[in-house]
Amino acid sequence: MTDSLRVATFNVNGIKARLPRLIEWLEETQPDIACLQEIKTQDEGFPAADIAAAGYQAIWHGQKGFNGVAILARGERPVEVQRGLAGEPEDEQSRYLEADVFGLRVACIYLPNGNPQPGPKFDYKLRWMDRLAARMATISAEEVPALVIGDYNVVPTDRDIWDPRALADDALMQPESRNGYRRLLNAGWTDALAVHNPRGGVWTYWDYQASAWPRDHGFRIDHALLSPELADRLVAAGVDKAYRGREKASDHAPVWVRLTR
DNA sequence: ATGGCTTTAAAATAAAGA
Repeated sequence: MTDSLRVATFNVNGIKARLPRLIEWLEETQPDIACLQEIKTQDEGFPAADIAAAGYQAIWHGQKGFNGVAILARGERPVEVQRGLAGEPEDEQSRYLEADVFGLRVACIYLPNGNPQPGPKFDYKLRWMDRLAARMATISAEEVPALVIGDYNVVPTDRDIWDPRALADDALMQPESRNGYRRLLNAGWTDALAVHNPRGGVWTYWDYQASAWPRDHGFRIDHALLSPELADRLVAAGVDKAYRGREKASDHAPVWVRLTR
């Protein structure tokens, strides 16, 4: 038991293909809580035994082939609060999982990509952001120490990408996407990584294509948002960038925050 | 670049990603 908590998010891009990378990241960085996205497996395919062997208990919300989220905790089982977001009963995509663990409310999110835009996928993204905002307002009203952490699929500002022109037409950069993100900040949530890097220039994703990683052509789309009750406990935030350069890496690097207990 | 990789699903291509 240390005097601080490390909470991290990692879009693994397929938990089966990424299992060795995931396990070594857990063992090397020892987050107290780890939220995963794009596990890309049905519930029965989740490698719970391997994760338990690394010291973590988990809950997960899987789906065949794509999407899928999980919450892992070191030596403690997350207590599930909610899976999925209200407001669209026909939505069967596994993108939201919420739990109580280590005295925190933790929501693990995989916000829709939204490409191509305009189009139905972009419309779904914007509706999903509305539904997320509604849930976050409810959590805020509970006045609990909370964080909503994961892959938001939004580049918040032009300082959060190596070249804004490169993705100008992308769903991640559109004013509607950015407005949806800014609305969460305006409601009182704190972007932990931005607080510790006010000038930007910090990336969490590098495309597999076009030598994006060796050229450091990245952008920031994985975020940790802290409720007012938790923001004062923020000690540090960062990116485990080196993991992007390992063999068979995900195209995302993990993002972490350190909080006082 | 309506796709330069990569993963999944599933048996050859196709969808999805960002």
